[in-house]
Amino acid sequence: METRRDVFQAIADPTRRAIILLLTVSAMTPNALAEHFNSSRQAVSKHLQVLAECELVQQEQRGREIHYHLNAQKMLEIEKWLEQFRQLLARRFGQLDAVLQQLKSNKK
Amino acid sequence: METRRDVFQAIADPTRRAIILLLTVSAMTPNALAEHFNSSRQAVSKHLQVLAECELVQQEQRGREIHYHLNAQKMLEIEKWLEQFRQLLARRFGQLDAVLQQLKSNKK
DNA sequence: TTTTTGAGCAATCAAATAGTTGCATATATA
DNA sequence: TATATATGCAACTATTTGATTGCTCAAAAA
Repeated sequence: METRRDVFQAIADPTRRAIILLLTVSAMTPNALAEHFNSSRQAVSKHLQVLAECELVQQEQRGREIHYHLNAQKMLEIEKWLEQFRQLLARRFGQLDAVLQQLKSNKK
Repeated sequence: METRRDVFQAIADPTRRAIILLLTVSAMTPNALAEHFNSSRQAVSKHLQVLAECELVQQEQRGREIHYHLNAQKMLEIEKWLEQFRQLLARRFGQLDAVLQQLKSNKK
């Protein structure tokens, strides 16, 4: 309905990052999660909704409880972006290396 | 002045992520950067301000131009968080491994 | 069956965000 | 010196966000 959700936007909020870490340890219900924060259950539920929209978490209904699981795979998207950055950085230093090499041989 | 800036909040915006990648290749002026986007120079300048506030970029005045450099070091903060997550994940699987080991030895 | 509990959904609100336009200023260039 | 250019800064606006409150519904417990 709203704007397309994005992993980077999802981890922008500190509460959501904390939720991610908690869910990394074990699946939890919204109520159980809310106990760890100052915010209300509804607020936590909204964060979970954001995390679910970008598929960082998955729901598993168990009776009246809903257990939220982390989808660790999705975290790879962040790694992928960092990797792209790292490669560009390496190439930049590679070019610098080439330039320094050039200077060195000219000196001779 | 405003809310304390955060690296995660800074990379939440796609335009800012693109700026980071461009600056990874080489330092650029706001005008040069703006040419790569649909948004105005002022919009880009605002993004640069956000990036500067959390020290992801640094300014270098050169006459009337200001060259923006990436502070690659700051990107490590993101890596650090991912690493924390990775460790928790490894521990979780570590526990799972222990449980599976347990089951195995009981079977014998 | 009646009551309690776990959750989602909708409406509302204040604060933050991304973007625009207009203006001021300092440095180049003609 | 007069003009053009590169930026930053301020005011304003529309949209998004995070959070609250009140409600409904289904499952579990008394």
